[in-house]
Amino acid sequence: MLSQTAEYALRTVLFLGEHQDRAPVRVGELAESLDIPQNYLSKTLHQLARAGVLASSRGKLGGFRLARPADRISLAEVVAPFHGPTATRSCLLGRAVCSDQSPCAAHARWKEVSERVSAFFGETTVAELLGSRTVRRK
Amino acid sequence: MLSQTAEYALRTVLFLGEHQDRAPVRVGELAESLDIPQNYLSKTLHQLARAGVLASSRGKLGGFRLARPADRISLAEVVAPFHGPTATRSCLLGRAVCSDQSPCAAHARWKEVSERVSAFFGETTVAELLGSRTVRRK
DNA sequence: CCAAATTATCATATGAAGATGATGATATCC
DNA sequence: GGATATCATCATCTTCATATGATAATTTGG
Repeated sequence: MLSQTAEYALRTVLFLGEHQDRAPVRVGELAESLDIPQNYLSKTLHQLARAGVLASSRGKLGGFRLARPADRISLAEVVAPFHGPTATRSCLLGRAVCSDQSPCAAHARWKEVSERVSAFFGETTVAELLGSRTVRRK
Repeated sequence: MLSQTAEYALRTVLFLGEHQDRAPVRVGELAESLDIPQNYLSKTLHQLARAGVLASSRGKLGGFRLARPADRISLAEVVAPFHGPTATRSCLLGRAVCSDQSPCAAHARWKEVSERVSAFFGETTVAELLGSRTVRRK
């Protein structure tokens, strides 16, 4: 469902959300904690920073942190830079034009499901996913 | 959402469903009608035949046809041979174990959406997709 | 200003999906 | 039984996501 890179991005953002109070977290620590290749993660996080999801700082106390509070970052924002054309191709049969006016054979039935998926990514925030874990420490 | 190959498979099966009454359809005709590389489609259809979705015959009047009536072929069956591990990885964050007992941060919310998608492929039949087109010729 | 630690970036490797071209195997028709 | 048309299969090629390794740029602390 998600590309490997998008999954890395999501896991990293959730980790950073859990440590929002701390100083910036180094890529090395993220890579080790989350078991992700360090240099690859470095590039991925750079993309997230350019997308405005993360903020990066260099030098001795440098690292990455969320650019905004976790309740203002949607999963769609985190995943978007690593989907490319996937988000665009909404037609299950790959037709260039597929709309209510000019539907493919699967359009009506697929649209309902497809919109559910989009709504999940678009409306769920990072904070909401952390919530279920935060509740645990009562 | 679907791999290119799975999309080819689905489009071909729908085409064959529209021509169920005819003699077997040649790969060449399928490839041209659906604008799919012929040799590649050939391999893909061979896989569908081994999976029991299509029946193939060789020689002068050979070609491919549905192995069963269209209302007894689910979309999941058509797509399954070309997903490999995709179907297995139900955890959004890629965890090996992710269940109600041992959930990842996204489990509860994602499960609902994920099951919708599975239900769509598992319960929708080829005949149902053809139906909306068949209705048109009243 | 220098050294150390960190992100940023470049160059390249690897593996799998997608695609192409050629050849082998089999069924039909005359 | 031979010619022909078709599926089946083999051998590559290309492209892209993923990954690795090395180097440049920047910030902090002494």
